[in-house]
Amino acid sequence: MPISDRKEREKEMRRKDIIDTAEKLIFENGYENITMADIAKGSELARSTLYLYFKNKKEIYLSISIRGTQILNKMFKEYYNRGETGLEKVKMLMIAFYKFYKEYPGYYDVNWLSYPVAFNHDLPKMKEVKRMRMEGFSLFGKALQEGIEDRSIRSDIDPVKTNLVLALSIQNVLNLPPTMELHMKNNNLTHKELIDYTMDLMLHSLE
Amino acid sequence: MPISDRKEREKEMRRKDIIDTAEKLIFENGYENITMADIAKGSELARSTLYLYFKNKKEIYLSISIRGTQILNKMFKEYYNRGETGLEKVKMLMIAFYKFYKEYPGYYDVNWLSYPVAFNHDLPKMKEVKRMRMEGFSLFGKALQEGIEDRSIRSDIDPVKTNLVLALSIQNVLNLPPTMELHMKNNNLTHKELIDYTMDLMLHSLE
Amino acid sequence: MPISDRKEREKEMRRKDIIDTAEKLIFENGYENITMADIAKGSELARSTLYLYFKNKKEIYLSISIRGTQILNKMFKEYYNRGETGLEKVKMLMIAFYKFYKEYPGYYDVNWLSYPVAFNHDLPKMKEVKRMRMEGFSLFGKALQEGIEDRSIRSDIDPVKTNLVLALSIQNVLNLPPTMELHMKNNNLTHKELIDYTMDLMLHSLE
Amino acid sequence: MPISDRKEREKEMRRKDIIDTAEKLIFENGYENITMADIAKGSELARSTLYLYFKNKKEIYLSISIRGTQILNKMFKEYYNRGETGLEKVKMLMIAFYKFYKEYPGYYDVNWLSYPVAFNHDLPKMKEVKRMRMEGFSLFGKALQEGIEDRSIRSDIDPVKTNLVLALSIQNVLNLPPTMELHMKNNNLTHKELIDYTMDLMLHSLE
DNA sequence: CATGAATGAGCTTTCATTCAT
DNA sequence: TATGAATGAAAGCTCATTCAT
Repeated sequence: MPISDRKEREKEMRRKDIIDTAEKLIFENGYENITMADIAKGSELARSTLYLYFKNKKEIYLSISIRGTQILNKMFKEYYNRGETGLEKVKMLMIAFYKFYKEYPGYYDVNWLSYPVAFNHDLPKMKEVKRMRMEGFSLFGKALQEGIEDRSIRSDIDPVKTNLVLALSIQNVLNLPPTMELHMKNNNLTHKELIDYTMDLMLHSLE
Repeated sequence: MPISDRKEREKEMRRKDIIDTAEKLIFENGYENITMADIAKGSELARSTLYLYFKNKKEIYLSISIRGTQILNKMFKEYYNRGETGLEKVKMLMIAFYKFYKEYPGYYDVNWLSYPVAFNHDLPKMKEVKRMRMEGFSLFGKALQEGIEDRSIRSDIDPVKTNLVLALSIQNVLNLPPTMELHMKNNNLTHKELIDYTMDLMLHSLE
Repeated sequence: MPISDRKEREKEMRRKDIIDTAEKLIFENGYENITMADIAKGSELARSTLYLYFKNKKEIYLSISIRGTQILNKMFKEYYNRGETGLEKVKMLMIAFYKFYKEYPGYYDVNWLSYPVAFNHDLPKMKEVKRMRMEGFSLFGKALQEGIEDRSIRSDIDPVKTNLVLALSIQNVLNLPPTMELHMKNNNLTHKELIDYTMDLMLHSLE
Repeated sequence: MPISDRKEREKEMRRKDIIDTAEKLIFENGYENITMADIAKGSELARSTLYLYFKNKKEIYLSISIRGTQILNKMFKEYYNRGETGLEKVKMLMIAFYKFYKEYPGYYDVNWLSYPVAFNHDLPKMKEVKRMRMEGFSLFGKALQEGIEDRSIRSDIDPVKTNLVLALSIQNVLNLPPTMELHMKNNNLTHKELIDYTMDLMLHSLE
């Protein structure tokens, strides 16, 4: 193994350290409320050193977003394989999303907010993020297709549209706008109930 | 009419001027990309004068958000009354939302983004915004209730949950995350098609 | 007197304060060895405030240089008028320069070093500095002309060339390069002796 | 020949390479406008490697200055020997200086500016530079002495003072401050004319 | 010896917000 | 009320120099 590989690995590890630190701080305080100085301090580096690894603060943020998306995509794949029929696969994908939301709430928020933060700033990483997310969500479409073929799902649905509607629904029922959250609470409804209800609704409409 | 009233009116007008300016700028460039200096310049006031009318930049933003919500709520009410049966009212509410999205895209975005911008900053206005939005969205619940009573809607649905799911679905299909938008384009699907599909899906599930 | 005048005056005074501080610090420590933070601290202002008054550090430096040049030019004019004949005027100008060097050594150095510091940075102020210095030195030419006319100076000299040679000589004998200084000391010669010698030489060559 | 000698030679060659590169860059862009990174790149070394050969940036600069001084001194010696009488030797020395200025303008500037750059930084090299320059300039004194003895030069001049004045004059007429240059141009005078005039003036005053 | 990585000092700029009048 | 001036926090960047391997 040539030296350059070790160097490369070390560099990668340092990047990882920085993201680790930034992640922790952002999960706790939010992107707007932490500074590059905080990240530098947390990762025991000089402020200027951060700029050797990342173009700017937004790029650090996007790196966290990429991580989250990678985790989510991995869970999608894993759960996808757990389902036998197409319909089951759809259900599993929903469950995977829910698990991601519960187990990695920080990443969930970052994914959600990365658009306002990093959008319109032509960072190459933004493209990467979009591509990865699409890759993950397209599993819904694949499952629908399989479901139609194995007859676990109605054949008269449009897989493309349904893919979008499914993904949207689950994404949005997880990430409730505060108004909705308030409405929910006012009616003594738990978030879990609402999520289950939505999943059921979706699944029923496919059978 | 006491002087203080005139003063109050004048103050209100000045506030309006400022919001008008900020609105224009924000619709064109986005909240993050305009500065208090821009707003000041546009409204021909000094930067510091803005603070006589608004606590801070976020409050200006929220004021725009309130405007948008008022417009939306007005449209909701109007369309609500156009429907005869409960089901029709639900449909009309959806259409109202769509019209708002088409006719006031600026307000739509502001409403959508006001949470990340102004959340967690205990501005009294934030509460006001939440209350107003809930008021608007609760019309869905009212329509559902009526629909159950007049038998245009299945009686076995949970009006509270369904209210939430309906509102969420329509809200989110309008405001597609960029990933979804990309997915849509990749599959030669127009936004309008997706919106119609979602509306149909929702309405069918109620009959 | 309109308000804007008072404002203008106050602004000018603040500029003056900053230059005062910077001047003191630079005279004591040299341009390279002081920071904008030092100047800010010394003038009891925030670092960012300095940039409201000056484009950058170099511009502050040039402002000091302008001051020095103004003082020098004033002394030139004053001493010029003390001489009766053209020859005396030339002598007085030399003495003025020497006095400036003795009484304002800080300014003398700044004037001298302002070229390497601020040159090639197209600050409008640099042009101003050059113009002012030329104005001052051209008094030598005027005195020579007068001297030729009143016969205190040989008529066969070229006033333009001589102007330059005179100004150069006096300027450079004051601001000895370290090598020369060393040479001087090695030969038990004082700076004053060398200066007087040069002045005499110049004056004799004019008679 | 021991190994350490070869090592030493190689090290010396590497030093030479670095100075070559730095010289080229500095002649083109000026000391302030080039970076250690530029020099490193030009000499195909790492930035940090430069510090194995030179204490710091100033030392590189001084090394160039030494080179220039060596060339100048060599020219001084050569031209000194071309003159028969003392007066001729003085003239030749002036011509040597002028030739140096014309043929090695880069070195000329470096010599001139090396004081503000490297002064007050107790680099041993600075001493060396001073010593070498004094050595060169003292030839003027030697020539004057000879001239007095061979009667080509007036016997009533002070050789020490005159040495200084001569060296200063010629040095400064070559390296005109920008103000003087401007003054010259405004009066349609060429630099060459001014130089010749100064040389004549000096030589006449010695006869 | 050579290097890549890191450092730290400092300049510059932006901007929301506050202060003094 | 209105304002110009000032502030302070932070990002971003440059660069000479040092460190660890």
